[in-house]
Amino acid sequence: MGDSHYHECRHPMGVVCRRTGLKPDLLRAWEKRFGVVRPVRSSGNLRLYSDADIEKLQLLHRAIRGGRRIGQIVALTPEELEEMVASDSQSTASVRTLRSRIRRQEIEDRVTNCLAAVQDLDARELELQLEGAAVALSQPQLLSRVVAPLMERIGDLWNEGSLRVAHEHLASSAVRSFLAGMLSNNEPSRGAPRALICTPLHQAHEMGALIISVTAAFEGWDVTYLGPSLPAEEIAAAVLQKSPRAVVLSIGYPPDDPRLPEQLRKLNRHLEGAALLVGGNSAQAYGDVLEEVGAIYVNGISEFRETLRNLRS
Amino acid sequence: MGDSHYHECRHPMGVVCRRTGLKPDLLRAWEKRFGVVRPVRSSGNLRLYSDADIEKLQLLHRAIRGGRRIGQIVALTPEELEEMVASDSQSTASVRTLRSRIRRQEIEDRVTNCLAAVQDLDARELELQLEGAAVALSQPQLLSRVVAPLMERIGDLWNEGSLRVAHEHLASSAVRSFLAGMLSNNEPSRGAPRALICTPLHQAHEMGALIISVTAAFEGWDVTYLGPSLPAEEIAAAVLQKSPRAVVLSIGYPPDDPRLPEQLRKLNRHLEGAALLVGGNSAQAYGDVLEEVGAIYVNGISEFRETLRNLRS
DNA sequence: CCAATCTTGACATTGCCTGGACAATCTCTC
DNA sequence: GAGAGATTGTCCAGGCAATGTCAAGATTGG
Repeated sequence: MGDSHYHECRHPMGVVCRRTGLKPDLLRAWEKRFGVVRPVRSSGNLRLYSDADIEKLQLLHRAIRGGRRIGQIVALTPEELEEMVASDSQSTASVRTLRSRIRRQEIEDRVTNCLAAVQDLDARELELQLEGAAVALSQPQLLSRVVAPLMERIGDLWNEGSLRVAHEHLASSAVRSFLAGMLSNNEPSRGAPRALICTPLHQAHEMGALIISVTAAFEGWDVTYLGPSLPAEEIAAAVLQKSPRAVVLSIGYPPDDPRLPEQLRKLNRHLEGAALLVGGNSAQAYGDVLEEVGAIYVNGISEFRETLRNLRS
Repeated sequence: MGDSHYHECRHPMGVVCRRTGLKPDLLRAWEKRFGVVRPVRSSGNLRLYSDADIEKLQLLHRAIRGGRRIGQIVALTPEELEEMVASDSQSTASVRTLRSRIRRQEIEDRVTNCLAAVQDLDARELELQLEGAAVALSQPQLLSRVVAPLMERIGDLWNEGSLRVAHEHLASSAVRSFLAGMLSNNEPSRGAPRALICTPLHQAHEMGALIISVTAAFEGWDVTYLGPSLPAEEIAAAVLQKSPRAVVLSIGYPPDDPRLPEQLRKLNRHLEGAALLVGGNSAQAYGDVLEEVGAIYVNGISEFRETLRNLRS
């Protein structure tokens, strides 16, 4: 369903904990001791956090993970926090852009700028644009409004011959490392459910799988990303080793691989109780097999997010 | 010089240790014995180090790794330290053999730890290990002693069947994003010579190319990394667009692709004056063609570095 | 009614502090 | 080249404050 309205939506404790990886007790302790955030109260005295609150808490969490002490950083501005987190994670500090309020046009521009960078074969600029977008946009928006459209348009341009392979490679490489960075920035909390994410054999395009990985990580899952084109036996072995609650496959291209059904059946025999989720542009094309093996088909990111939440309990 | 930043953010012990690779006890000992740095104290009497402190400590650490003794160098100015560190890294093998034995063991451990993380399918731990290695080792050593051996051993284990594809993928993914991070942390100076780096068609392994890219970037080149398995026409198009001074190909596997010579010849016709460097495990196998097209064969990282320096002038 | 959340007040853990001891290593002298 | 003495990295005990976690009982929401 279409989330992301422009008014301030307020979130209860549970959501905040899932998205920040912080425990309820800790949130309350911070609030009492330092007044980190001032959530509004509902009629029944429940805390209701704003998006900004959540962002701040995420930042704090990352900073703490980088070795900071909460007492030293509660007073800092978001900009300072941003910079601090950046310099903690990368040993070489580089100043980041300041956050700004965005409108739809700006998002459009981001994608355009990214495309321009790709056409110039300018990986650095592309990365800068992505970083900028990451600060300005919330995580779900970043993925669904910038990264996904960008890769889609690149795919289109490539198909119609306006872009060369070199451009596509460069873009994939940059976006991939960017997403991988987001992935490792998210520390799963203890006891978080595990998800194993990859692309089945002969499915070479890993963008979708990466986007999914970031989404799941953001939902508080402990994600292990296994890469593209993985044979069923390999996935099975990984299942055995990690005992995930869910195995997620991304199927983007091709939509008509005759070998895929066999892979799915094989995998299905070794799921060990894990749920099997399948998504991606071409997933529908394999609808029959999916049903046969009892896989859950997820259509789009928000449905995926929804499904993850259900699976948690 | 070093005018202070707008906000002096102060770092607690933990952060300093992670950024410098020095242990807490040692920091305190240095402070007590020599007054190396004078961290401010927080209200709770915790040490708070400045950015300058950290820089100084990093320098000292590197000088010590170069075989100096702390007592000899505490009094030096930052400039003298810089110079000393630089000259030490040149004349490694000459005098100090004892150090190298200890270091070797330590480096060996790092690789082992990384391997263990890979076997656990623990991307986060792998990344932590790499980060740790990055602060402990100089950049060239990091690449040639840790990253390269790591990937090599993973390749071996994979071939002999001890590792599954999933492990290899996870490792590649983590190492790749780590290297890509190093690459983007290096801002090229204005007027830096350009290098185009990639893997020729049907050469799927990009680790070597990435290592090379980081090396070149570190040598002050403006690197455009184009990704793996690039057709000659694509490289040619990129050459046209970027006018690089050098095109670098990494050839790792396979060593006997009959289609490769044709690719090289084709590429050779569109170099536009750029030098063509070729390296990698299997490059020698194509020696004849390389000679035919006037490519420079580089054997190993240090020779590559050498060649880059010559090309500059 | 169950699950989530609230408040309060302890409790456990962690990180860091001081001071001092110790062992390994280097350096200098004989 | 063998010790004496200085240098240097590491470790421990005892303690404090900051921080994270838990328990108990009350309240709310679906």
